[in-house]
Amino acid sequence: MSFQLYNSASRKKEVFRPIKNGEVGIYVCGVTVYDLCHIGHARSAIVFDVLVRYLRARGFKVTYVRNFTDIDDKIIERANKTGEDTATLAKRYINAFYEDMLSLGVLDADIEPKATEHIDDMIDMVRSLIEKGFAYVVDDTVYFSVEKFDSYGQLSGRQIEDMAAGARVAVDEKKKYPMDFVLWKGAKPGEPKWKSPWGDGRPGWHIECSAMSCKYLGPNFDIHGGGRDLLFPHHENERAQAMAANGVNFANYWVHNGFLTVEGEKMSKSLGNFITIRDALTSYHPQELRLFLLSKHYRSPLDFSRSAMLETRSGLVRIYRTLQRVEEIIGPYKNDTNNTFLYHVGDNDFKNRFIHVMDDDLNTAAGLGLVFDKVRDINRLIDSPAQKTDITSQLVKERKDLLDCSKALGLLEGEPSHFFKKIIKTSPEVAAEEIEKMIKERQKARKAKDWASADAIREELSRKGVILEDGPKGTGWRLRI
RNA sequence: GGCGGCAUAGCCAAGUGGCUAAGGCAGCGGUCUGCAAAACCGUUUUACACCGGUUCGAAUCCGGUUGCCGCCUCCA
Repeated sequence: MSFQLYNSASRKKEVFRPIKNGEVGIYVCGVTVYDLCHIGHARSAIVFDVLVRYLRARGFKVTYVRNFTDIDDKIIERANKTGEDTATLAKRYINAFYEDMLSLGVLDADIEPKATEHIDDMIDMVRSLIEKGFAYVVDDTVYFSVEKFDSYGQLSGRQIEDMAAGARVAVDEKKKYPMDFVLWKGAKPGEPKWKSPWGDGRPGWHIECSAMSCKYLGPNFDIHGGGRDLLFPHHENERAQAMAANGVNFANYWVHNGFLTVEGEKMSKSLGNFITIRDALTSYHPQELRLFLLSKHYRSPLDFSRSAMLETRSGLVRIYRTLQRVEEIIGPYKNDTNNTFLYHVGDNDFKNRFIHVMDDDLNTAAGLGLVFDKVRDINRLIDSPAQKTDITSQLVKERKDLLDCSKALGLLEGEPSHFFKKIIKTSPEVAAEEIEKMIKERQKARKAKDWASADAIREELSRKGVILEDGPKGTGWRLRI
């Protein structure tokens, strides 16, 4: 099977055919940098991170562009509150964004353009739209005329008449038609501004993505992504502008991720359930967050909750325990995988099954099902009565299969010991030497079959968060999770 | 009002016409263990919202009903 993607434009799954064979250009709407990113941003970032990782692993040469909106009304508003200028505020939150993405293991995009660095490109596009009759100037503001663009509404599947009828917002009286939107906005006194043929001002929100995507990927490119909410009006408007200006189709595939709710409710500041990425990471490991966010199909709504995160933790702990068992037998994993590890997989049954589900519109939930299957297989193998020497080479292969596929999901890249170290909340109240001493004492008692004393020692350690595990090679210990 | 989505076991979640409907979590029973832990095996009364239709055959397609949600305004 070849790679299939759900295209919001056609409302169907389609076989993915890139414009240039083997190459993919993808543009994803990034964040408006006026505040810290929340876990909804994390979902979007991780979904497209996995899309890019997967396409690369499948052998595509991917050019990934993700922008920063570093000038808009919200930024101006916030800067007025904090007393900073907009550029300083934006810079601060761009840095915070990078920190968050780094901790989540989200790879940088190849090109990360900022709106304020592409004002000239936007002005060019607006000028061209005016020349072609798709836009009109009223005072110092430029509007896009949706009635002039025939296929307006096609992307989001709406009729302009329906929308106009149901409009809930007071219409700007300068507009010729209620659905028209701003391409260039005149600056009020004290607002940040750039020079333009229509007076000092700033670009409208939608024009930046049209201008920057076309600049870096060409007027017609492969994939355009973003959150479900951006479909209308943002993407509809982006498409209209770009196609009107360039006269060719814009993005061929539109990919939108579903929304994240928190304990069943939409995240909003008024409800007070707005969870930033850094909030979440104080309670959960980044890998837990990633596993959770990938456990449901990317287009479906997903509910973030304490109980769901704890379930995720249990599953992830099992996976890492298994990796730790493997490591004890065959040593640490050395990643020597090439970049296109899901391209030529031959008769590797596991990878083929993984590709089969992931090729179907990036079915990460099904992919994770396979990961858990593999974990069970590996545990079975270790528990099997076969000699250790017999299973070594098999374990090497099984672990590589597991970690290769996980790599496409951005999971399990760290060492198990690091994971456990980070996830353990209950710090031991006793020093490691003390624990070792008590284990030796308990061993003596066990030899003498003094079970009462042995159990008492185990109980005492358990109260301090130390779990003992008796095995054939002696007694090991770990902290309770 | 307009447009769209979703409904699968105790919970989470794949599956879109046909073998025993993935996987995870939780519970229970068992193997192992002195007892545990971990792991493995088994199991959790009729799990596909309801009604009707198409079909030899539907969780899957079509129509309707109910419920939940999103977008239509800044929003990942």
